Amino acid sequence: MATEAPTRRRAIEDMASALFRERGYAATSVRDIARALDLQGASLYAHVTSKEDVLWAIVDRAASTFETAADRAAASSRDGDAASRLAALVRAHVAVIAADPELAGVFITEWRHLSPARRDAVLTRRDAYEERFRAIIVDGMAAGLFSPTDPAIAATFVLTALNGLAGWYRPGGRLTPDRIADHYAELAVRTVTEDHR
Amino acid sequence: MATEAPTRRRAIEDMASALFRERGYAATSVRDIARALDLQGASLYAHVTSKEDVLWAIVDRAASTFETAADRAAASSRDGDAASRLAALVRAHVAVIAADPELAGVFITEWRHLSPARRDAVLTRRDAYEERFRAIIVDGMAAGLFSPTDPAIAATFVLTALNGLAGWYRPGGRLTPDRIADHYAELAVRTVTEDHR
DNA sequence: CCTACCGATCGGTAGG
DNA sequence: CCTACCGATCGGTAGG
Repeated sequence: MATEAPTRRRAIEDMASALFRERGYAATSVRDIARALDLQGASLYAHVTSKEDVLWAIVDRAASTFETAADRAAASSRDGDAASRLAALVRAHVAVIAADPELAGVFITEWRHLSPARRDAVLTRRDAYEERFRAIIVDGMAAGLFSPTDPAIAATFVLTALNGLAGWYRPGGRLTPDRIADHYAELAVRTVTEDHR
Repeated sequence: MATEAPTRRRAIEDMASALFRERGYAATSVRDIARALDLQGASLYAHVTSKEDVLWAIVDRAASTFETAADRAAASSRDGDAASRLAALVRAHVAVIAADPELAGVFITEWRHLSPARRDAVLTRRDAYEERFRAIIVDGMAAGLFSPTDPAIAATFVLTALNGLAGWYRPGGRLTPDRIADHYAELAVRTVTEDHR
């Protein structure tokens, strides 16, 4: 029972995630969030210091979730070849989106509404994250496993395709998260491997 | 000289495209658009009937541009195999984005701010557009040229990767539109072709 | 295309 | 967590 504050705060973030993803940050008012939680608009400010603060909390947590999942995928696939390491990274990314599409979706599309300093911080983290993809692609090319490609272009191509999942994934859809991960991992690996027919 | 009205209207749409893409539709005010054109906020209404009307004009024109480009690509690659038809479609899509990233970017990300009726109309057209990709993939699979894949998943994967270009393309960047089209066409075709090593 | 103006809503604060 | 309230800004209209 001593943990009412963090729970309340989290409920606000979760509701905000859902609304930000559905309508966008700028089109969602503080009163929209409050109303969805049966609160008065001004009452939200007992728990948060500003609207942007809520967005930042969501984006920061989402970024950490992606990073942690990628760390685990990298550790558990460390001894595999580049193809299996790329597949593990893709699977981790898909799993994070499927586990909380609202959180991931806001991170992917709404970070531009942050203040310049925070936006820069997010861009730096996003670039470091994309670098994981580039590094595996470079490794795979060096090992002769992947065909020669512009690694930056290939990494961006794959990562934007993965992020697109946050735009269309709905729980209970035709495919389970695991099946989607199967498909996406295969498509991503093929993207960097030559057609040898 | 008799063509002042359409030119003026178009200048408003172009400025709105740039601002909507940079900050998003909801975060851009009618006065922002007017100010960028050295007009008073209310003066815009001599040329447009509402803010949403401007968004609709942009989205509708962008959709038509993509459709026309895809029609031409389909016509000129009609006699090729599925791989060359997919490559032609990808090249057309990339060219439309590179020719006007603001227009394409607003179409891709801001259509959800349209009224429900217009949003539905856009969704229908987007689905028909994506169906072009699915149809080629199905054809290629039937011909044994493409490896067995879920066509809907593969089409979405490729199309979201292509649309991601609108998020990062900047004129005068490291690669010309043509080189980007080369890379994207190859990556897209690989995505649906098996690795036979 | 401008001035003047409208009601509504915005994010946020004061004070309990 | 509420009531009451703040100045600023929103999309849009009237009337020239």
